[in-house]
Amino acid sequence: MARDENQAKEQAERFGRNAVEVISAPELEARLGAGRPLRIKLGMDPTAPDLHLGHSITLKKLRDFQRAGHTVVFLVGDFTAMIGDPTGRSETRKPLTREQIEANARTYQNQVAKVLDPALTEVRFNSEWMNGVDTRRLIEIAAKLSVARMLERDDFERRLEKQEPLFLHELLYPLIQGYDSVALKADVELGGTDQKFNMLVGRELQRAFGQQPQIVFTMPLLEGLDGVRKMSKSYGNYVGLTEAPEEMFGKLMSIPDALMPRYFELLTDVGMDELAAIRAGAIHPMEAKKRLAALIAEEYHGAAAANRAREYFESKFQRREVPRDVPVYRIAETLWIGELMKQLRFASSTSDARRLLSQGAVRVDGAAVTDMNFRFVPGEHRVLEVGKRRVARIER
RNA sequence: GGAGAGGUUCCCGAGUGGCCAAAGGGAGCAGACUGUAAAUCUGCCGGCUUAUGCCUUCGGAGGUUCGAAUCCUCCCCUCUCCA
Repeated sequence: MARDENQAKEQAERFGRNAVEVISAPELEARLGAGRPLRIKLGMDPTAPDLHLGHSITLKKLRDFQRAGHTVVFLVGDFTAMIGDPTGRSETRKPLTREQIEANARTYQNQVAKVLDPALTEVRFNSEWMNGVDTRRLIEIAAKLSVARMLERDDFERRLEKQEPLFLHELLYPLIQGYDSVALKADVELGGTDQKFNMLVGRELQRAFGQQPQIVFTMPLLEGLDGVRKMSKSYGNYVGLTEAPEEMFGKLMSIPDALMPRYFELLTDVGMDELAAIRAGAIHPMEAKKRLAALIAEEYHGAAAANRAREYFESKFQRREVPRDVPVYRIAETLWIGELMKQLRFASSTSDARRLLSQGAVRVDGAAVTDMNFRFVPGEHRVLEVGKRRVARIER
């Protein structure tokens, strides 16, 4: 018995690594000690279809549980998506259509499969039970939580304080997320630190409905590529899980040095020694960063691809060569360069294209083009570059 | 139901009849520098190919005016206080 207890404690400690908080560790130990597979919940709204490295921290934690024989439940909040987690400045979100939700859910599953074993992952939608919740039932659920308690949530408090709008249905969001835990009989729920309140509501509701309250893992929110705001698609400071290795590598090379230790710690499995060396600056920052970029590219694309990405980077950006291996775009006829830039999405509008042109950001076959009227002749001209990142080979 | 405040370009936020495509900051983009780092400097930052030009924008719809983000009317929305 004593040995089992120690084992559970050891396990609990291992699971708790990288988590900001485990509420609570003793409960986790006790639950692990029971010896049955636990139900581990992760919920996501199917709103933004791209998962990124920030999500990977939580997904990897889930994978740890999965490998230890526990059941991972990936919950798609298709019902909750109608509300939209009030967290951000996200005003009234347009309700998604059924098709969009399904499409997003599918892409989620593909992306999640990069980390989790799909065969061992239970995918659920909360509309499953929420569609059946009538007003009477909703009132029963709502009766379990006081208004004062609800308003303790940072975000709500802040908005009240700042005299910003707060709508009644937004208060329902934590309630429903919490009820999901009841419906799923979750033993553990993982989420970012911004999810702490919602997950704690899950505990309270489970208790109120006679279940053992779930153990809550708050996971760190990863800073985005800018090193300031959290990684998020809407800030454009993210690396998507399905991005090409070259993209991943390049984006990671652009992070501020100060962010490196954090990325190493949360996104890779490098040992304490190496981490310490990086922190101490014993390795040249650029080399350290290349290692970081390679490790991450390798995780999602394999060693060979990671190598290619590294070579690409060194060739393109360090030796400033025009790379061989770039996307090819075909045009049939001579085209005004602004139009070409628009077609390639290198410029968002004609005005944007003109701006880039006038700022000397556009190069054809390595030579800057500032002529507004430049016409791109396929066959004669070959490579179009805009800024540092955008390159394409143009063929007829 | 009553009284007051407010809704401006991606965000914050100035602007109360023309000098406003709209100050300033942030974000973003580009150039210089560099290690595609940081910091710094410079330019851009609604749209329309070529523009001392045109079009669209300041919650919505009308109106006044030579001219409106700015004035008037009605409407919608948010916040505060009272009930």
